[in-house]
Amino acid sequence: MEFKEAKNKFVQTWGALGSQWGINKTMAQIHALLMISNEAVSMEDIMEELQISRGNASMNLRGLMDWGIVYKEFKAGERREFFTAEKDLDELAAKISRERSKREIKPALKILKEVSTIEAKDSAEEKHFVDQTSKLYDFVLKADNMLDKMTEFNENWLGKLVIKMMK
Amino acid sequence: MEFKEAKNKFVQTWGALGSQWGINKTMAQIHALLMISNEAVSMEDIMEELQISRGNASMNLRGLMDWGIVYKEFKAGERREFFTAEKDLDELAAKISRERSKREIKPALKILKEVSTIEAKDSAEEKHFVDQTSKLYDFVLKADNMLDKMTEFNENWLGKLVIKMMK
DNA sequence: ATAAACTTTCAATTATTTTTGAAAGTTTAA
DNA sequence: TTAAACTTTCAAAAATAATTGAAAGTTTAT
Repeated sequence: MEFKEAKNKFVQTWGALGSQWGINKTMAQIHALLMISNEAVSMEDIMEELQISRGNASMNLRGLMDWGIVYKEFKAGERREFFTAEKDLDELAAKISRERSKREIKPALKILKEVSTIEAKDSAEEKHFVDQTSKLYDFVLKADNMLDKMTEFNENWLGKLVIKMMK
Repeated sequence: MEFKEAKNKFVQTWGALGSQWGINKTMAQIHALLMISNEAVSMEDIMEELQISRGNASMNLRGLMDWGIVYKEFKAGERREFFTAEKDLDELAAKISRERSKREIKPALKILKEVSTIEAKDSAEEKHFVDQTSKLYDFVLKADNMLDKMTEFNENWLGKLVIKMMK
């Protein structure tokens, strides 16, 4: 396989993976492109490489910057903007998990708490509902905390040790 | 908040959460409904409760069964089929993570391996590509293994201990 | 073997999401 | 201040995904 083919394959794959995980395809493709690029890339080049419109590129770059995983970069003597991706993978994972927690998990937890604390009358149905949603609340909270701590986990010796043990 | 409202809110919330995580909305709603139901539910009732068509119900139930998180149940003297959800949350999480690994992560890993092992000529660009995709391969592999082991993790004393320490 | 009771399939329709592209906005240089 | 070089916005169009419903398929009872 030659470089160009490999590059394309990678961008496509990362794009598909992204869309399965709640990030849209183009956004993930732009990210892929930036990840494997050894220098900052202009919007023009992104449009060209992925064959997408200016508006599309602009919106998705903005999206990636909102996620905190792509940065603008300015080059001396150049008017236009260049973009780079976060390339440290631990940092990338940490940012993604923080953001998803904030956007998706925290709001869901709030509602789980609400619905799990209704006054359960005496019907078995209602009791089961409260029981199950309470368990779910605890579980999601636990999972969210785990993700939260995963970062530190990757950076300290205990984490490293436990990871080794888990392999 | 009364029961009916809470129930509805839960189903909607779980549905939205599902669609953010790659499972379609109706599928997640059916799952939600079954989760909080203290007895097996017929297709008829699911259609009625969620206001969806027979075909939709049928296809999404099949999907949930493919994921291994919903089961058919037969009642003595009843011709029609009833459905129940996996209610043990650790088991549910384990099944979901196994299935996602199989469907999404493993295929992506395969491609990452392919593209990261091309013959990198001497250009800095190609070197960077190989370097970055190799790192990505290692990272995704590690993450996948962690998910894989998370289950056992939840079931043994060391896991329980570490989880406590992480809180 | 037939019919009733039920489920599955899938082409057509509908809903949702993404993309485009041109107009409006912004920044910089002169 | 003006104009060139660039980016952002957003309504309309296109692409994609989900849903419907009726016909085909199954299973069970008689």
